[in-house]
Amino acid sequence: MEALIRGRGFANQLLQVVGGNKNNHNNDDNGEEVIAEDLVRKVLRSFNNTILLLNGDSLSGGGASSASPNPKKFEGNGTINHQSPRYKKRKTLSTPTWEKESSTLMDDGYAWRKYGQKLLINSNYHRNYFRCSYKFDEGCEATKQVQRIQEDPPLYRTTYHGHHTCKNKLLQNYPNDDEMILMDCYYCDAPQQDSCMVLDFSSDPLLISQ
DNA sequence: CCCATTTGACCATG
DNA sequence: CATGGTCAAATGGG
Repeated sequence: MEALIRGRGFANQLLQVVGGNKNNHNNDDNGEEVIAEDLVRKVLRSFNNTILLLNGDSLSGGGASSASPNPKKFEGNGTINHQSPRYKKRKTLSTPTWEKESSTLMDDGYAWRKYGQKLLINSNYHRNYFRCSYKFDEGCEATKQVQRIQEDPPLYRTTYHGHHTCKNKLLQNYPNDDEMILMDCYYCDAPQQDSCMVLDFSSDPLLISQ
């Protein structure tokens, strides 16, 4: 998995070298460069799809069977006492640190652990809740939510809350910060701290059409 | 056996 | 009270 992420980072760098910037004039001279750029984008897409599969896309998994015909009651042993309150208190959820939209679910380099999934009222898709894997080990309070918001052009919105205070192992494998920045969003040059809103994929060659 | 995900129940908030 | 967010037992994979 880490090798895949590394490969994607290299593909991103290659895309920049070949001509990932959009302000290229397509005169006939650089026809080969256009072909090379297209190939690099295909490689990049393969990386992203593979990483997406390995991550396990629960969004596309059992979405259709959301209506469970038999909502079985809690079938634990009957001797459970709920005397201890499950919630101490709840702090109001802070405003999102940042959010982005993308057509594929990309690994952001952090270790997340899913702790919930909710079908919202006016949405056809589930919202998935993640917390940092090192929440209890290192007290890292970072949180993110991932929700599909479109089907035909697949579009996901990822909302981050808080910031990581943990020492992430994947990040430690990338002492060069530039590589991580390229991994964060390959549609634009926005680093992770900035917001990257990609709204129009109609002309994007990376758009997955299956 | 260990750990992450699944999933309905539970809770806080407006 | 309705809704979104979180808990935790059950589940499943390695």
